[in-house]
This record gives sequence, structure tokens and C-alpha cells, in this order.
Amino acid sequence: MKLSTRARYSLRLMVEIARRSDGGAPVSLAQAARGGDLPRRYLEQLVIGLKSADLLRGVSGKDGGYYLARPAAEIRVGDILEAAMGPLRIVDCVEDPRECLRADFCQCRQVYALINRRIREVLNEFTLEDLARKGGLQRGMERLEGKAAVGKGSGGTAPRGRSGRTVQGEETR
Amino acid sequence: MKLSTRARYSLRLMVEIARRSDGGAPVSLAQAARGGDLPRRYLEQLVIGLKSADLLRGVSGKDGGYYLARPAAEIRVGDILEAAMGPLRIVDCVEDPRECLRADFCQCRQVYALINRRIREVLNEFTLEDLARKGGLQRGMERLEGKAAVGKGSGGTAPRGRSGRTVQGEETR
DNA sequence: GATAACTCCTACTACAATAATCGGAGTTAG
DNA sequence: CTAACTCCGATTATTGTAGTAGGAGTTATC
Ligand code: FES
Ligand code: FES
Repeated sequence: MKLSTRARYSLRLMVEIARRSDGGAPVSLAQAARGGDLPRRYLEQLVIGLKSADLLRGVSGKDGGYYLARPAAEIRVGDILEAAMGPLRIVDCVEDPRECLRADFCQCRQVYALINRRIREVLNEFTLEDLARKGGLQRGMERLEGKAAVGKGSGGTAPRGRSGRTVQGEETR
Repeated sequence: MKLSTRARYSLRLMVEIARRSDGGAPVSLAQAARGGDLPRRYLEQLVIGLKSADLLRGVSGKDGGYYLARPAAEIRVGDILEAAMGPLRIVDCVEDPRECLRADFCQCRQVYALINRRIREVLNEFTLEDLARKGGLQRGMERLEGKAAVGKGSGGTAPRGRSGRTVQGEETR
């Protein structure tokens, strides 16, 4: 369920580029890496996916870099995550029943489809502009009043401990 | 973004047990494995998580097996997935800001938190009963009328192809 | 009390994905 | 012509995933 660093870095990279591209000049990966505290060499990889998804355009040569292919307000978080991670499908059979032999019997498929759709909905609700804006979110904030502690008992037992928590002080970036 | 087989099998296993535990007798993994076309030896692993999350109870010895720790209607899909995959957190910092050094600056955290919450919401909307019922879903079906094809252009380009599709005819189970 | 059918527990293994790093070729402004 | 970039293709270490294996302990049945 965890988002890969690939996905997180991609998102952060896009934010970094969005915030720095006021002056019209393209943003270099070196800048973005410094500002976002990201490994520059790795960003070079990630940018490939973002370019081929037509979210970024590259400019070669000195003073080169990347700029957004369209305005931040028109780039949805889902677009970025999809570019980074591949199709936003929780299981393949939701879209193509032929992926599963047992698709006719399987009770899970309908639920998977519903879940998948809802995930795509949230992901497309926010745009890069929401993230790049300095003052934090505006839209969607009203939905946060409930604070944390969602599912009642579900957060308690912590089953299948999974590799322990991150070392204290380490950065998820 | 794909659900691990671990998660999918766990869910299917639970469905299989739910559907077969009418007669009060516990359901053996051999039965469930046969019925669900799942590798029995692997289920033995998965069942550990489901037990320690107190979703299943085991009965040793001949004619032994597993039964639901509570009625299917009180077991949410999210409970099962959480037992199988660990805490339903898309990033660690949503619940504990100390996980990220940059949590104060990071624009993404709020969005992550929102997304995370929504995912938990869907997952807790459906119960094992919904899945075990023979006739497919009832609740939630009304939300399906829109059919597939959600995000407009987002499904088209298929960025970062990711290991090609499953071999035709293979089963995701 | 043997035996068959189970759970339960602890490895172990093969493979794939993730998170990088590296060296260098090509491009462009000054 | 050089500094600062993008662009391209490999290579690597580490982790996670999916699954197998062997056997000890438990319980109903004959
Ligand atoms: S998981 Fe694909 S049909 Fe059940
Ligand atoms: S991802 Fe944790 S604070 Fe940004």
C-alpha cells in the first residue's frame, strides 16, 4: 500500500519545478534536487516517465532544464502518479476481464472496480497547483476536520509488522 | 499501485471460508485452496496474518480448519487488506510527522493524508458479507452506472509499460 | 493405538522490483 | 571552447514477493 519513492519523488519533483518556473526559464534537475533534497541522478530516471506522459518538456544545453507541458492547474496528481507508477489499476481485471480466468465467478472483481474508481477520483481531485501553492491546500481542507483516527479499531493491532518503522530522523522525502 | 497476490489471496481465502462455513464446521485450507484455486501451502502463510488480526480462528486436528472470528457482516474489506499488507498508510508521515524531516515544508503531506483517508473509507465501506453473497454486490452497485473509462485522457498513453501484461489466459486469482 | 487429516511453526529459495549510481555522448549559451 | 545542462544505456545492491519444504503437534475415527 505504500507509495514507492519513485512516485513520491516524481510528485515532489513536479512541485519543485512548478514552484520555480515563475520566471519562464526552465528548471534544472540540479536546482530541483537541491531544493527538494532529492538525489539528482535518480531524478534523471524519473523525468523520463514524466516526459513521455507529456507532463514535462526538456530543454537541452546550458541554462536548460524542464518546464511544465501545461499549466499546473491542469496537471492532476493522478496524472503524475500514473506517469511514475504505470496505470492506476489495483488489479488488472477491473478493466479487462480476460486478465482473470475466473472473472465470471470472482466476487472480488466488483469491489476492486469500485475501489479502483474511487482511488482515481481522489487522485484527480487535486492538481499540481494545489501542491505548488505556498500556503498549503485550500480545496479539500474542509474535509480534514475529522482529524486522524479513521477506522475505529483497525489501526490498533498493527498486524504483520513489516520491516519496522523508519529510523528516527530519516526522511521519507 | 497493484494489489499484491498476498492481499488478493487473503481476500479470496476469506471469501472462500465465509461461503463454506454455513454448516458450523471449520473450513480447511485444502478445501479453500481447491475451491478458490489457490496454492494451499501459500495460504498457510497468509492465514497467520489473518489470525493475528483476529479475523480467523484455527481449529487443530482432523476435521479442523478455520472459521470467522466474527460474522462476515462485521469484517470489513479494509480489515482483511490491512491484515494482509500491514497498516493502510500510503506514506508513513500522514500519521506521524516525525517520519519525515521535511514534514513542515512538504506540500504533499496534506494531499497524501486526504488520499489515504479516502482509500480507507472505500475499503471500510464493504464487508466480507458483500463479497460472500452469491448474487454479487447489492450495496455500492448503484455507484457503478458510469461504467469504466474514468479519467479522460489518463488511461490512454500507458506510461512506463511495466513488465507487459499478464500472459493471455493466466489467472490473477 | 494407529492412522489420516488437519493446523502450526520455522526455514529456505528463486525471482522480480526498487532505489539508486555511473560513465559518457549530445546540446547550447556565453 | 567550455561550463552547465539534458539525454541514454548499463550496472549494482538491497529489499520484497511468491512460493516451497520439512516436520512437529493436535484431534476425530476405526
Ligand atoms: S481478481 Fe480478477 S476476477 Fe477476481
Ligand atoms: S512525504 Fe512526508 S512530509 Fe512530505
